[in-house]
Amino acid sequence: MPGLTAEDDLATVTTLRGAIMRLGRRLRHQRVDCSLSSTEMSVLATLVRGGPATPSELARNEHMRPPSMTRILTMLTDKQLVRREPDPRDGRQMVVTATDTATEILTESRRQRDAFLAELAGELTEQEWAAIRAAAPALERLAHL
Amino acid sequence: MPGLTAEDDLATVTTLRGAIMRLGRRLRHQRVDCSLSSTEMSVLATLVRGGPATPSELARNEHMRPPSMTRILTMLTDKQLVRREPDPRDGRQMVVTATDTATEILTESRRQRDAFLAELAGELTEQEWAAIRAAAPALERLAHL
DNA sequence: TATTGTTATACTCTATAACTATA
DNA sequence: TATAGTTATAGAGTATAACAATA
Repeated sequence: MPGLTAEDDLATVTTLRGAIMRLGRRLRHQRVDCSLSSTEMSVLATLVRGGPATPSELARNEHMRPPSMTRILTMLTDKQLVRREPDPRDGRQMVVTATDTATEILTESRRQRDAFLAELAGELTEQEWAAIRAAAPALERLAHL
Repeated sequence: MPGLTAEDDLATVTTLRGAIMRLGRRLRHQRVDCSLSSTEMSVLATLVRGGPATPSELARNEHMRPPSMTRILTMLTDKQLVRREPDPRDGRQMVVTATDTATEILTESRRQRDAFLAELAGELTEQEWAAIRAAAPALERLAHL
């Protein structure tokens, strides 16, 4: 679909952008545990989803500088949410791993956001929800392009 | 639609949340003018969309404390993006208004985000885009519930 | 006395520069 | 010498507490 120039399509794009940004902001504010900063949560999510990683990789992923990531990892280590171990293959590197506690917190966080969204969705009509359900796979693919 | 307990619906909610948060994050990073902070942009957007407002109203809207908003407004005033004038009705209050320059910046910012989203959408199939187009009004309503 | 906005001050998060250890 | 990680220090952004002006 390499066009998207029709008046109608452009209007859809604008509507979609507005809805996504507003919903995204509201979901972001649904914090499960306010003792963790937004970046700390994001780092944990990366580790839980993608498995162990080095501090440099995590810094790149968060668009942060290595020293800032060091500080984040120190705090997460103190809270027993990650482990830092030396890489046996390369003595310069460290390997960061999420603990079971971190996984549980992430799961709970997702659950809470789902509950918030489900409560909103409960206010929609059958037809509206059916349209969203039909579009969900396409939205997921759009997000990962 | 006061149910939303079916297995199928819960899966849709999870998919939808993931897609929205990911797309929201990517759209947020599409910055038009890096000389304005995220909060400054948000305040301008509120003023341009909703018209003049008092500092307290803006602080509540951004989930910020009044002193922090004072600082934001001072910087925006210095940059000639807002005007602060005393409320003729209540001598304690101020009325903050966005300037034409601010409106232009916001318009350009939206245009750029729309272009980014349209480029992504161009990679979808006809069927996928049709599904999203059909769901757009429902998503908009969901975002404003 | 309550409310609006501001000033003064402190804390959190991130960046840059400099240092240590390993490749 | 180049790279990974850390330490030291500085700069944004926001919060709390205290204050001035008006209702």
